[in-house]
Amino acid sequence: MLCNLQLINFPAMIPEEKNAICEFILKTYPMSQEQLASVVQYFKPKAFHKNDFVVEEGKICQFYCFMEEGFMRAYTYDHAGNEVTTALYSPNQIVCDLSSFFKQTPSQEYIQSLTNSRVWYITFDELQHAFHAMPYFREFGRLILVNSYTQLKQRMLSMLQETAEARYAKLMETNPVIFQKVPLKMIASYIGVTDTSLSRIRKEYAKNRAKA
Amino acid sequence: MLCNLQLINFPAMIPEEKNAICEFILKTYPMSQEQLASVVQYFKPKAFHKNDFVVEEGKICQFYCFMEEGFMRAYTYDHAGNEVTTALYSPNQIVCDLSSFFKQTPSQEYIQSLTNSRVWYITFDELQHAFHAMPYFREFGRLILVNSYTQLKQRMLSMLQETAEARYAKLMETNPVIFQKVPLKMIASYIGVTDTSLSRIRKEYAKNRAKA
DNA sequence: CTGAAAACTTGCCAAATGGCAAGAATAAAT
DNA sequence: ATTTATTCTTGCCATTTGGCAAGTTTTCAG
Repeated sequence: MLCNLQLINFPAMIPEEKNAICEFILKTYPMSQEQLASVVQYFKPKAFHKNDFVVEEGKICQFYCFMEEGFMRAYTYDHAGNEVTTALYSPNQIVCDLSSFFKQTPSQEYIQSLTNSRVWYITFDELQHAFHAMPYFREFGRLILVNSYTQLKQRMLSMLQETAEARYAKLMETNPVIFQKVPLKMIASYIGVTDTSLSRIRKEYAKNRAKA
Repeated sequence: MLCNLQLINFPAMIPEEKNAICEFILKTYPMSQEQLASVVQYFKPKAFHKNDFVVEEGKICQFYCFMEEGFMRAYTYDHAGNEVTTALYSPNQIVCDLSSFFKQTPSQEYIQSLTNSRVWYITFDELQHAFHAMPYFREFGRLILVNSYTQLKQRMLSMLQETAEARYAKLMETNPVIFQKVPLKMIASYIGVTDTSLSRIRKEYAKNRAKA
């Protein structure tokens, strides 16, 4: 759909395969077809295999990715050496360690692909260049940061005031696909409970749903 | 100190009273005296009285503040109508509801001054203008966002993997001044426990410190 | 200085969550 | 298809945190 007029409107020509990222950009920050084309041209395709890392602890995050297909998670280790899931990614999201990427400093965590996945990425130098040249790209970039911050704050609030079961229920209703792709253990630490507890919570939740 | 050469170096003239904000900017993103001067000129002084609001729920955050003196907190209400402290601010920090400010949308929370306080602020339109004109100001602004995000992530991690006592201890060591200015109840919800529990935790903590 | 309000502590008990270990179910590898 | 590893569930009990209410201390306005 996005590409109907491409052949007669050269400056805005966008390959069909970039439809998903285009939609995402427009949804985040509306702009003209010409602007969109100039932004989206920077993004290059890349595939990750299951278990590949987008970034590893101690290394600088090299990719600012829009994930079109696949599932990923970010994690780190606690004092006791247990993995703690810090983020879960499903399709049509930005996948990136924003701290590491924007400050070009070593990452504190791993981002790993849980399935084979396809992304569109841009490097730091390219992004800097593009931001400098295109105010609307800057605005888009800032909104991604602000939205990430807002979402994290929501999650924080959820940790502060909701019970583990409520957090589970919310994730279940918001993003049920996650549960088909991500092992319980990883979801548990993301929600902030042990896998044992989550197993019980899930049981309770199922029971309550059955009643209603 | 910063102002030694001002009289013979007009473009970089910065009033002495802006020393604190200048230091903060330079620490966040190093730049030349000329650049610093052009950035800092945008910030205007403002005072808040004890209990004044920087922003209220449902209103758009109008100020991007650097707080030079005072203490503030951000809070919202949970389902049961209890206040939940979402942030605590001490001097030499940016105080702003970043979501509301940058998206120019209604705030979800209150930011209230707990003491009389003095800030340097800039409005959204001014900030947009300044960001547009000055790449180094943009970089500074982006770093503020990234750093806020990073700090929130750290706090999130702390919620996920540390006990309430550990979170108390960390705050105690990191920012002890807070405890002289902010009632226990507010700190409790910030840490993610009830005031009753925090009272006990503090007792335990004191006992343990005494031993060591 | 005094009285009211707010903040803080503490005892008692309930609820939520964790830790460990064993067993069941599922997925992955050969 | 069989084996092996991983994931998930569950029972038992310990630990952490919460809720309520009473009592104490501190703060603050008049």
